[in-house]
Amino acid sequence: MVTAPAAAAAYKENGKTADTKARLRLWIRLLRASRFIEGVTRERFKKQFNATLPRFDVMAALYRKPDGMLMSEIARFLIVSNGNVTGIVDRLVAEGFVARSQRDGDRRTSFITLTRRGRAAFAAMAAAHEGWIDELLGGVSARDAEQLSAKLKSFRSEWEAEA
Amino acid sequence: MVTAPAAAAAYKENGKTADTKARLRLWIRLLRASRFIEGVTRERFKKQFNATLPRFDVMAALYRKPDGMLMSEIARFLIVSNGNVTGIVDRLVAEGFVARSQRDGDRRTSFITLTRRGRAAFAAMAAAHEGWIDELLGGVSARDAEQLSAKLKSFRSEWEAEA
DNA sequence: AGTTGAACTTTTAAGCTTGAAATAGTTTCT
DNA sequence: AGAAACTATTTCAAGCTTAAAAGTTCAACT
Repeated sequence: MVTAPAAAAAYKENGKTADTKARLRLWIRLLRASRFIEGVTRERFKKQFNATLPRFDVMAALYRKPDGMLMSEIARFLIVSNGNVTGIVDRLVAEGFVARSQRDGDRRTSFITLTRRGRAAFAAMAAAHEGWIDELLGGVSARDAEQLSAKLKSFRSEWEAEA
Repeated sequence: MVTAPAAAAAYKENGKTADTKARLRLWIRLLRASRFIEGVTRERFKKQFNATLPRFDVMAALYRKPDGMLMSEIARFLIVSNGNVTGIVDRLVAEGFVARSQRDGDRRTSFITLTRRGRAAFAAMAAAHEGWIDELLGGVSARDAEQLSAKLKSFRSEWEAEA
């Protein structure tokens, strides 16, 4: 009888280890897939639009919000630091794709909006981007894609809630 | 009858669009999940080991190959550029975790190996890292993890073959 | 031996990224 | 009103990242 707890512990220990390994493997594959796709899209953005992924991401965030976004809203949405967004927006402003303006009578904040030119540039890039992803993920059926999406979403929302 | 091809085209067109959207959504979720996990692990590596993700990645690559690796082998394995690896290895050498040495009488190449100290440091980091991933992906069952891994793997190998 | 081309690595310039410190503006409390 | 606390953004230093150019070494051919 003395061995029972030990056996149970060993079983649990093994179970935990096996699960842990499966999750670790999943993480490694997830990361490699992301890096691969990011690499391909970065290269194509550069070659075809002389653009970068981060700039595209910021424009995508702004495209959804015609009224504009705060710097900090962009940062939170993209899961990046505030300081990071400053530099990217600086360059987008220099290219004439976005504009900074004040609102709400609060002089701390700056409202960022896509310019007309920015909106047009984004539309072209987004169409190309969608095609690249469709091509890269072509081997994934729509059904699988939806299942995977759902799992990833639930994983994230669990964490969002706690964090 | 004239409408048949048009209807088919429209159907196909719609089908393609729906699939495309599903894949795009998958990609966005994939990216967000990766970024989130990367963010958490980067922060913990910094705080608990004063280390970075890229340095950990290089050490992980070397850990599997006690005989050492070429700079270009490391770069290929990690899906990063050669020049990138140069800087990371420089810093790892400065910290005493890896060593450069010549081999094969080929003075162009440099064999990188983990030092005894590097091996010990990596073992500690890897154990912690495994725990973090297990914690972060705790909501994913082992069964789901294996299914997802398998899908991601097959997606990658399709592309590897072509590229 | 000399040249040519390929292989391996490093350097460089530009940009992305973070966390922390600095700035500036707003709100709350006394 | 004045001080303290909080909010929003920018600046800074360090490090990561890429593509392209430059440097070094080797192999093969003449």
